[in-house]
Amino acid sequence: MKDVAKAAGVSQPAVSYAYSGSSKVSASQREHILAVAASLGYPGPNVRGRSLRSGRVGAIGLAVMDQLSYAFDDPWALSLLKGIAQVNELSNVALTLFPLRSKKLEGEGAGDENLAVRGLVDGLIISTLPDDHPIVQYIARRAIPAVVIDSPRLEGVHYVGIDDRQASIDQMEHIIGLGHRRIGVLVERLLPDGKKGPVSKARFKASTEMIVRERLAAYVDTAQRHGIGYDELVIVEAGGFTNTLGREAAAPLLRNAGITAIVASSDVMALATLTQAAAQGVQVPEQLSVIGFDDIPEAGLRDLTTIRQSLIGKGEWAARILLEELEAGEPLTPRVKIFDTSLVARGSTARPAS
Amino acid sequence: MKDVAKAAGVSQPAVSYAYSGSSKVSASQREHILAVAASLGYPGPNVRGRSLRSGRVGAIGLAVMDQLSYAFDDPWALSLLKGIAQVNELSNVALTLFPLRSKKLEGEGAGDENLAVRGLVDGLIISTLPDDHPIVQYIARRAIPAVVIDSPRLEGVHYVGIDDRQASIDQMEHIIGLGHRRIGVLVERLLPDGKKGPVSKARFKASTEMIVRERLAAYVDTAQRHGIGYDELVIVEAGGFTNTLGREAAAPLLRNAGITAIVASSDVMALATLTQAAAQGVQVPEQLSVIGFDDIPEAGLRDLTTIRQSLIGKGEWAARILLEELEAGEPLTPRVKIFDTSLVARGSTARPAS
DNA sequence: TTGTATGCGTTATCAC
DNA sequence: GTGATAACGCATACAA
Repeated sequence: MKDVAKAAGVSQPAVSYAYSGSSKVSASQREHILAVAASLGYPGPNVRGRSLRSGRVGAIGLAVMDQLSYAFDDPWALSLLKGIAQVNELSNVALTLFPLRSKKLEGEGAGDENLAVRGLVDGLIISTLPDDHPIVQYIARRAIPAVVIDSPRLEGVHYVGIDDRQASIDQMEHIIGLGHRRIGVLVERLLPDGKKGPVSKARFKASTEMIVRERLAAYVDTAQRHGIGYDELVIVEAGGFTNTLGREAAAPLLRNAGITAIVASSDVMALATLTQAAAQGVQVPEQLSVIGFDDIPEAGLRDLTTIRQSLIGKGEWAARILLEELEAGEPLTPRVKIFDTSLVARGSTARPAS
Repeated sequence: MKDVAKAAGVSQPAVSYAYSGSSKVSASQREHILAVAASLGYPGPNVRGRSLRSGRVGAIGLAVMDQLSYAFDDPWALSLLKGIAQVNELSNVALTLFPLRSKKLEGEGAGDENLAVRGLVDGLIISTLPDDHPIVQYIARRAIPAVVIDSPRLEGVHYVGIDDRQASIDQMEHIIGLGHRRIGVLVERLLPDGKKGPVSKARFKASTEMIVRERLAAYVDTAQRHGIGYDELVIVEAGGFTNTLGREAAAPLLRNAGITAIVASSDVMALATLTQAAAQGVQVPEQLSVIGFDDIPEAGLRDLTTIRQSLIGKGEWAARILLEELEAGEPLTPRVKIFDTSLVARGSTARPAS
């Protein structure tokens, strides 16, 4: 910038003013300066220098759980991303993705979750945050503009979500209402420790994944209310969010001849169950009803009964609020948005056989 | 950092050394300093300050053509992204996405394409770059580590691609080999001006989109070699990369009763043609053969004959090279990688009826 | 091993 | 409308 100033015969701050469009420089001067800059091949104010002084980098961050590639594999995360991108592209900020590990790595005090907090981005969108994640403290302390999606409520942070409890009750009521009594429950994961298989009451209580825990709690309570005890439900944890883990977890449920319906805490799990059912020769819905959660695009194609929620809408809302706060330049009063959900009855659920 | 230093009873550089793991500070001191920092809630060195001094931000950029949301809508772009993310998550750098507008916005000398060049990221991956895009000069001048995918070759910049010319010849040979003579050609866009419809020879020559131009050139040459002139081909430009534009462009081709085959420059276009054919009651492959390009996941599901290329592989390679160069801290000698392609014959192509 | 001084490229506050 | 000057948070060369 100094070189540009020298070449244009003005002071260095004058060049800065020219770029920021300040009224402190005349229109003709501004044009002259910009022309000189262009001829010198100066690309414009350096983001690093600018951000150090101004406090803004020009990027918002999206914290992706565990692995970056999940965001592109999981239709759920992808829809969120689409929503965010739609809003984001209207503004002039970039979108920075980085992983947020659920387990803290030993000895890594300066780990990746801090990148965001340490100034990599101006604001932050986080979804499915575990209960006690350390990033929470940093956000609060640094007052980083942030919005959380489908996570525990955080004091003073914008929040987008749905009524997971009620939606899950709807799910279970639908299945019980059809007459099912022997019900399998397939959840993604209750703790980020990779464990899978049957879920003990203790593990259920110890769960740190708020969304899954809420849904499971609703399943259990609703079943209870209909006279089906915890031990009568067959609850299995997949240990993760992928199709493969879903199929593995579904397999034993499908071998359990007594079970006439499976309630899954996500469409990915439910669709994995459908795939596995086909592989094991179990007829849906004749022998087995399956219900999912989310209504991802593939659910419609495979005729899955599920709970619809607007994933794109959540992403949009989150990005909109975040950009609004950045635009304002000062903290907004925390907003809360709870999106509606609805049951979409399709062909994967029916009355039990006998 | 100064506060931490004061609280720990050391100098500010000592804290810096503690974080960088320099041997200039004793292990016990280091531990002490880090403990004090933690108790103070200091999250670690600020990225902005650090990057200004060290020249590294800890993020690589992906320039997305036109709109950010394209990257998540287009299966082609998504596969690329998956490949990049797979590699990226192994490293400790974030992935920053930003749009690269194909038309320069008037009066916006400090536009978004410069963000990357102005220090937002340490390195850059760009795909399907138009011929004369201004970012090229900036990259060259600033010597920003970059790798381009499916773009014009750039002097001194890493390159990943395929042999578009040969792959497109294979495509057209397959169709002509089946006996088709009246062939429709459906391309995405030749210039970023939003124009659509029949493609004049002049427009073909003026095309700035290297990939599409190469493919079209191969189609025309191959047809010529088999005695089919430019004017006998019915060439239509969709004006963009979306399914909707593809269907609109396919419609007139489908109404042209003489045409027995459509060669599309991407699977998105080819699949849009299949959808539109179904809508217009045209039977594939009985009345019409359709061939695509890319072999995106959906192509297999819809039995589309196409050219297979490893989209994920390209993304992986690009990210790997970029990270390697950043790791090295100095320019690598430019690498070039040309991935193989192969024809995948499925059910959407067959001999013409009569 | 530790502390001191300097500069990275900007922007904002002044006094002119 | 302009030109000095300080400060942003840090990393390194150098002196102690």
